[in-house]
Amino acid sequence: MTGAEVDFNKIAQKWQKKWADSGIFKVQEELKKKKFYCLEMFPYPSGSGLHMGHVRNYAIGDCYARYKRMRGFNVLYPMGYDAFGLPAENAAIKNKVNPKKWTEDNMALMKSQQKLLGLSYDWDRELATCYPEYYRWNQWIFLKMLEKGLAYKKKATANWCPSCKTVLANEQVVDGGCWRCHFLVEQKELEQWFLKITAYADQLLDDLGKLGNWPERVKVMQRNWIGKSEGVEIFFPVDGMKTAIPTFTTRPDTIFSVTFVVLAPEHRLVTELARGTKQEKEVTEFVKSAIRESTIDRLNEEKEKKGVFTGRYAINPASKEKIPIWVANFAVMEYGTGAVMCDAHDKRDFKFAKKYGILLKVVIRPADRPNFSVEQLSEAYTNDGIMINSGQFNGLTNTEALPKMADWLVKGKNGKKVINFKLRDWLISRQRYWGTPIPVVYCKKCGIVGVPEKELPVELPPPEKVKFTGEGNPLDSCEEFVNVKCPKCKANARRETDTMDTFVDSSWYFLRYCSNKENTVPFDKKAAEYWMPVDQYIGGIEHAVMHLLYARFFTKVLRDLGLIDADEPFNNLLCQGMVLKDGAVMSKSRGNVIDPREIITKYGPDTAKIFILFMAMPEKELEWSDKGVEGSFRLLRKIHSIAAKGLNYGSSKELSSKDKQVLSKTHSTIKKVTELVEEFRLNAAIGAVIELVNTLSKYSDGEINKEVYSEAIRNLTLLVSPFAPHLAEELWELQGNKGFVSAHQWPKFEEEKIDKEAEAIEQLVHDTLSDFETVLQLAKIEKPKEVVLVVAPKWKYELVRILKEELGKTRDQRALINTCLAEKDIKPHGQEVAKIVQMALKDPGKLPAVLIRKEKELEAYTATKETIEDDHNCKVKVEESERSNEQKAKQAMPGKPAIVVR
RNA sequence: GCGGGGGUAGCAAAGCCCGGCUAAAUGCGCAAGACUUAAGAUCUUGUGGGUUAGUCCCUUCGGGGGUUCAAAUCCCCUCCCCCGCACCA
Repeated sequence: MTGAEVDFNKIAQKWQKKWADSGIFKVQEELKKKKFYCLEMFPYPSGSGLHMGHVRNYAIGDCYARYKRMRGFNVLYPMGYDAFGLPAENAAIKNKVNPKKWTEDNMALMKSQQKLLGLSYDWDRELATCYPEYYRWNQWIFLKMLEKGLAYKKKATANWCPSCKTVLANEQVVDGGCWRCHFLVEQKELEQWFLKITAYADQLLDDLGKLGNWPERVKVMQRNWIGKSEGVEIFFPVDGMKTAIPTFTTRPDTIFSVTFVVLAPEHRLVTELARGTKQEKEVTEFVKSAIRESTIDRLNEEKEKKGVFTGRYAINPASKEKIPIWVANFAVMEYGTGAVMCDAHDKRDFKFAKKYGILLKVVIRPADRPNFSVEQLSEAYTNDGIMINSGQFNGLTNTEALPKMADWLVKGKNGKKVINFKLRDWLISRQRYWGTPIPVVYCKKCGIVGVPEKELPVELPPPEKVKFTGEGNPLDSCEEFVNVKCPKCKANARRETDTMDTFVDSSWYFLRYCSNKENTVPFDKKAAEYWMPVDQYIGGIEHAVMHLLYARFFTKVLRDLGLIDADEPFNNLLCQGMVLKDGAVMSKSRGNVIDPREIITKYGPDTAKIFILFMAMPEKELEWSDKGVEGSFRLLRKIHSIAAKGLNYGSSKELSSKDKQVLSKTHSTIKKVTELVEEFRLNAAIGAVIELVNTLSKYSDGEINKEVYSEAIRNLTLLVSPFAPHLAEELWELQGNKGFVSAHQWPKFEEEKIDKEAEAIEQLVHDTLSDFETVLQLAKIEKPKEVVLVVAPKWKYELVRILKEELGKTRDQRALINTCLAEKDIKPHGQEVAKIVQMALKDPGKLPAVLIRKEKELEAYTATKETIEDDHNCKVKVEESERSNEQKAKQAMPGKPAIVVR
């Protein structure tokens, strides 16, 4: 490279300062302007600062926010910190540091790195969830929910992580382990606070359909998590007892097949049923071991299905048969009623029955097998079919029978229709210090009393006053926090010492950004109405269920409280892919971590962003490549050199075809990049920019038209701006522009300057039309034996077809043309053909004969002997002799394509 | 098992929705050339196979079949990979 090296970091610093000083990324609600809310999932300020995943997240968000800004949107693009959480507290215990200080240091570190990247955030809207200004509104919302009965306390078996020493929500148990530390989760009977997310189960499910552009898999995951299934609860009276066992089924059509009932080991009826039977001891033993194993075995792939007979029988309400009641480990208490009706049309039931020699009975047969019985089966028949052995329902298909049988069961008071969800209420109590205190007080007289609104926030006591022993709930150790007066009766009372799950913090932070200084309500309604919903949310797939489901839930609750209008918080969601190195996720233990700081220091922030955006589609995994980073760096240097060269370069004169081509490329690139960015195909967008850069690079080596070149680089600068904003600003300034390119309007492509190629094709088609007419005339006069088109083989076929239609009215001629077709093995190709056909259909009298686009190809075709040149300069040859070989025909002749008529 | 997403040149990655400008963007790698004392950097060209002075031909988008004048692109079957959920009754 000639000239001095460009110092990209210096450029970056210069513009970051200018941006900050001018405040161009600050926004206010402007009703006249169309808003765009671009949001990235806010980070947890961990000790190690930003990792590549963050950088990718922000690179995507920043690029899109900048693009939208240039498109004239009023863009809200904020950043904040999810600052409560365990690592701070663990660090506090381990290193005797103040969790607040620890968190603040990390936030400062993170922020400095974000600043280094030159992200276009409105930093005035920054927030951190660990400050009372923020978490008091967690408490406020909690109290509202308490009032509405959406927050409640109950004793329940909860997931307990022995490592984190706290309970976990169901969503936070991943593969039987804690979502943070992967420690095996235990079950503990505890009194805990819950949020009634189940009250919104239906809405959360239905409204998935209302969402804009969300990845399908995220919607599916949520759908599965909510797990709605409609079915019937069928009651099985216990023989000889006054009780009945309710079972849940989605397949009431199999009721006549039910030959046994299975209870979960935890089912409350188990002991009662077994009492006094011969099997009592065996049952007790089994239940004990099953419960002990259940937690551990949850991880086992193929757990053996085990069970014991309780010694009791139930009555099948349909067949009135006496059927045995079993206890088995495959029935889970958490789902349905904890009791399962079992039959021959379920794989698992079938296997279990075979193992223990329980009678089976089929009620559905395949349509083509009239003599169907259990004896023929080695595994369950689970397909649809025709009902048998089912009384009045025999002969129907099972799909027809299902609703009828459900109604019949309900009518006979043997069952009721129910809708079952897998979704459980959200357990938010955490036995930890570094979180939002749950704002309630326990009074001996008044019971659970919410802290009055005016006393909010319930502030965390400073850590010096709390003992971090690693055992028990830390806040319990702080007497002055715990001992309070009852807000109602003023008697001595105790404060709740559990804190809230940090997912509460992140369930509404996007609303707080709308008015982060507000101190009378969680957020200003007007502001929220203006900005919400988030137009584009960007973050990792790991939050597919937890955060994204909770945030949706909160939004609906806040809506019902009349605080906002939006039903859904995030209209469009993009889940960016992971950043990999050597095929694996970057992690300290693998030792394959690349620190973003290294890259930024070495190449500058623009290179880091361009690389990360260019290497893969945003939602796909990105394999880190040092060479690729070099490539991105080279690109920026190249852009700098060609754009810097453009100043007062070249001369003004009439446009040559080369100039026109460059102009066309410029505008088609604007068009392409715009479309690609709109669709988030940022990698392809950069590819298109590179194409233009390559074109301009070549162009700049030759004769240059000043206007064309400056128009090109001006647009290039604008196009590059969302991807490499610092460089773009620098170039913009070099080109003598006032103001920021970041604030400039996105370029508009000028259609008339594009598609010169296509225009040329149009012209050719036009010209050829008349040529072909001549050929047709000629062909009629000469009555040729064969018509041979010497054209690019790509297009022969279609032309032959047209000729066939026009000339081949008689059998002979058609035969001739067919021969030609077969022998030449013609393969038509190209959109032009389509155009020709369309024209031919529109105006059959004007059939174009030949279409050749490339000049080279035009030269290739020649007529040999008596060349007839018509008015339109079309070479047409009439040949009596043997078919000339193609070589002959291909002798040099510049000009129009030739048509040989024999 | 259920559900979701994939399989494109040495590698990565576009193209597929909306079939034809596609032997397939772009980057990396590789090769040749220019510049240089040299290296690096930079630039140019090439990079499925075979051929020509210019060119043209053949074969390719996991495998098989179909639709069409025309398929990486649409339809059907099949193989393989990844990811979620999973004793869900």
